[in-house]
Amino acid sequence: MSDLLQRLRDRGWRLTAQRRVIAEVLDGEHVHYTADEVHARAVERLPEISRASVYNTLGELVALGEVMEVTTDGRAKRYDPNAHHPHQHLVCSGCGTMRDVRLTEDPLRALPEGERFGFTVSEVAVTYYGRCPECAARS
Amino acid sequence: MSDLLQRLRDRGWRLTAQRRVIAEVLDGEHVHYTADEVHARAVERLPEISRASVYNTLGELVALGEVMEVTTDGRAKRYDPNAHHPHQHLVCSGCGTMRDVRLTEDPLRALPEGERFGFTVSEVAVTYYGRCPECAARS
DNA sequence: ATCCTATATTGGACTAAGTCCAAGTCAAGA
DNA sequence: TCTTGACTTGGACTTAGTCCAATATAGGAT
Repeated sequence: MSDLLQRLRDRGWRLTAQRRVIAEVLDGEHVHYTADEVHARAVERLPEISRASVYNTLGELVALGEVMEVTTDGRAKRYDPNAHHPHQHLVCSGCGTMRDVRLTEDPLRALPEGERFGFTVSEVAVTYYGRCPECAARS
Repeated sequence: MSDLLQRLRDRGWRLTAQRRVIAEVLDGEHVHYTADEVHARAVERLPEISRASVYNTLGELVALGEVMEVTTDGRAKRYDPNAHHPHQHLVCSGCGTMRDVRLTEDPLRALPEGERFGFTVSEVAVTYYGRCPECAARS
């Protein structure tokens, strides 16, 4: 985590209180927050931090490849700090909660040569949808 | 196309001018329009049609499984009328071309019980990324 | 053919997510 | 400690979409 801050400083980032707090919020989470959720958690540590700064900083982290931006269903984007390890996502269609999952098979194998149309396929994103225990209980 | 209208009538749909025009717009072209694009084209044939009706009708068509809702990078949703059988997408990371592909395995099987975290998983979206022949040749 | 009513449509107000900007603040190099 | 350009801020603005009460109408009943 301070690895992250170090990498950013090495790239010429000015290290402000706001940026440090946002990096702390993102650190080590296996559930992915929306920008507003990041803001809500950042406010607990730095009450005057603005939404604009959260958007700015998240955008910069994405541009630097430190954080992955994930969009589902036209809901709010979510920010995945685990950008350096390939993984898939599980999303609750009730509340939008998102978490990382690992698969037993390489999904690239499910796309046969005859369905590749000459593409050189290099990546695959898999997103599972369902209801989380809380939303399943509520309905 | 009149197949579509017939299927809808069989399911108890009341066939209004608005719904007919929206179905015609979706049937016409092979691109995937946003709701606003559908509305713009519908207005050419039925000037007084409202945005609300377009949203309502598209939502109903999606719920009935006649149209597939596709989200791209957090922008407006797009509506894919060619959703007769569930399919996946292959996207060129160079030019953005998107085409439909079919898989040999059910990707739901690749998610083990221990990675479901109590969710009742019902659906999965798979998107492959690569370079199409044209972009591969160009780079 | 006309009536009836559940269903569909409408405009406009409202919400959610995010962008943009001018003015003020501050990290860190000199 | 000074300076300055990068950073932050609140608020106005935009885009995409939802919600609602009032109104209109498709299509079965008579």
